[in-house]
Amino acid sequence: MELAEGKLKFIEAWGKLGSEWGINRTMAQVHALLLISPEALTTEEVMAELSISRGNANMTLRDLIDWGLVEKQHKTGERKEYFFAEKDTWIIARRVAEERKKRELDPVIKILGQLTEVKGDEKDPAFMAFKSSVININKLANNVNKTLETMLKAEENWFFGSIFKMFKK
Amino acid sequence: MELAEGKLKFIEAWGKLGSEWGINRTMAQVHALLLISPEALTTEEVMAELSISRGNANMTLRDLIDWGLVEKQHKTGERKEYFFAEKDTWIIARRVAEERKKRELDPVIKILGQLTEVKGDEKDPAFMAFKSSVININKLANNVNKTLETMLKAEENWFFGSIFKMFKK
DNA sequence: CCAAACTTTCAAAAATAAGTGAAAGAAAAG
DNA sequence: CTTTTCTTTCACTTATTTTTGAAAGTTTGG
Repeated sequence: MELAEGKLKFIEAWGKLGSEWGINRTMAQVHALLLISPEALTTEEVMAELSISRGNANMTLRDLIDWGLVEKQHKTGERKEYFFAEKDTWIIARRVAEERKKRELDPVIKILGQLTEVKGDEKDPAFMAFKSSVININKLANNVNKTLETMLKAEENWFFGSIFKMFKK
Repeated sequence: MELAEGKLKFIEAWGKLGSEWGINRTMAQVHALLLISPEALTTEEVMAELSISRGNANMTLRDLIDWGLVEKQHKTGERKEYFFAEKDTWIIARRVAEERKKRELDPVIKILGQLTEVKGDEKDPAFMAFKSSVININKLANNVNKTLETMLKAEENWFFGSIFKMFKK
């Protein structure tokens, strides 16, 4: 396979994966493009490579910056802004985990906490089923939460290294 | 908070979480409804509770069965089919992880493997950047894959228990 | 200031995904 | 069989998400 074909496949695969995980396809594609680019690109270049509009490129790049996956760069003597992606996959994974935890897991945990407090008739099977489901999901969510918090602090080698060691015992 | 209100909040929260993770909102809501229901429900009941059409209810229930999250039940002497959700959250988490691994991670790992083989000019920065990104993502993906495989075999207590123990050292 | 170069916004359009409901299909009862 | 009861399908509608592009906004150099 040639580089040009490989690039296209990579961008396509990353875009598809993103959309299966609730991330807009174009955003994942722009990220992929910047990931495999040795140097920072301008908005114009991103637009041209992926055939997307100026507005779309601008918004998408801004979102990637919000996620902490892309940075603006300025070249001396130039007016244009350049965009550059973080290349360390462990940092990428952490940023994504961090952002999604904040946006999605934290709110759900808050609601589950409230739902734990729902009062009702202990003789009512509907109430008991509700209560036990909520308690169990709450436990799982808190376990996931703690694991994520640990991961966010960890070094890659230490994190995966320790997990693997643990399973070899 | 009352049970009725709690139910609605739970269904709503579960639906929202689902849609943020690429799962259709109605599917997550039907799952939520069955999760907090002490007994199996009919298609009619699901339709009524969530105000959805027969077609939608039918397709959604079938999808949930495909994901291994819901089972059909037959009551003796009755024609109707009843649907019942697995209640053990650890089993739910495992089923979801298993299914998504199969549908999403495995294909991506396959493509990454192919992209590792792309040949090009070692002097070309574009080629080198591509190659190193692909290699790094490939490594991360394989780490995630191995961790998932282990998790799929594990017991909940052992899995989270071991992770926590590990981090207390 | 002003004009050129560049960036951001957002209402409208396009694309995609999800939901409906009536009709067709299946299975059990009589 | 054939009627009844229940389930599945799918062409069409509706809702949601994404993209566009032109206009407004901003920054910088002269």
